Amino acid sequence: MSVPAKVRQMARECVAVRTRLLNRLVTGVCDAGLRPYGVRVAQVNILCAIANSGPLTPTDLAAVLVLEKSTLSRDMAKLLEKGWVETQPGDDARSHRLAATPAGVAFLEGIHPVWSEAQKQLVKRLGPVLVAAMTETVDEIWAEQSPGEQGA
Amino acid sequence: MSVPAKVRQMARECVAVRTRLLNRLVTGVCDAGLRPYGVRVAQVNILCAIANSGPLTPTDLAAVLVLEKSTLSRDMAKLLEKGWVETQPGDDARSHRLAATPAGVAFLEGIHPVWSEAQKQLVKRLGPVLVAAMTETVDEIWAEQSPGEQGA
DNA sequence: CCCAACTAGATGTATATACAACTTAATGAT
DNA sequence: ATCATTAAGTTGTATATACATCTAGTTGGG
Repeated sequence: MSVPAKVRQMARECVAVRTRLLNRLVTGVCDAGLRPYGVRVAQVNILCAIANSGPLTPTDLAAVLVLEKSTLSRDMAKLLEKGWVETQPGDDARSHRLAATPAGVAFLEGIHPVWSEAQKQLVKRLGPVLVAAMTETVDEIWAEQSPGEQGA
Repeated sequence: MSVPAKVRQMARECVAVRTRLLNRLVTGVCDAGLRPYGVRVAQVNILCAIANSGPLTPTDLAAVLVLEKSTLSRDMAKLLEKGWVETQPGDDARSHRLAATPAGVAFLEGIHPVWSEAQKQLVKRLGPVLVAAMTETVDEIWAEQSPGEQGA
């Protein structure tokens, strides 16, 4: 009560604080499940996107994931090092394409049970309404980018 | 089509990739609006939580925001340095309480127009259904923690 | 043909985040 | 009272993230 009404409103209604809190919660649940595999959900998401949408350029992948190309550049270094992704020559000497290797695909298949368990926990924790709404909104974002080029 | 069904499912249904994508989107929109003020949404969220729920201990604040205490420890250093938060002695010699200073509250009031504009953009971008679902889910999380102790 | 403008990726720097380990203080069992 | 255990914060280390800048390659105007 001691704070101004505007500040109270910022606390009560802020979309960002909620989105960011949920992000920490979800990332934490996934990373905990993945810990035995020595990988985090950020990398798994990227690998999964490449496996399903690749081969594609880093720029296109960054657009799909709404990620900075510079961020992706460093994440890719780790996936390349692990042998889960390989680069192919691009149309252009500046560019290249990213593709999941058989080892990368096998890794994803291997963690499917862990992924599945995490999904279950998350739907329970977040509620099906929220999960459905997120799916719809993100699908719209992907549809806007270029119809038919779904990502992760 | 060339990837196994399990890997396709992981791409199509994953809650984490969506949550994390939305987090990047929302954080980016807010940080862009806050750039002239030399602060990011992470710090604003913390300050706002302290202004509304404080004085409270770092441990309690971390619980409200679903944040690691170690993360908070470093974020607090910046808020203390800016003079937006002050520490008060705690019940215990190990602990202390965080409270927003008048300057901190004034800063929050000052950015209200920018916050408000960002909210408008975000509701438009995410859709009212998703925003409502996030609000409901996070309110439930806060209610579970300790009835009456709402946070950010 | 040549150079300006642009594009793709990589690198410099800073913040946000978390886990593990550490320090200091409190508590409890005997 | 003493010491093991627990609790609160901080610090070490690593990843994720973004903006600004840099390098290299491409392209278009003249």
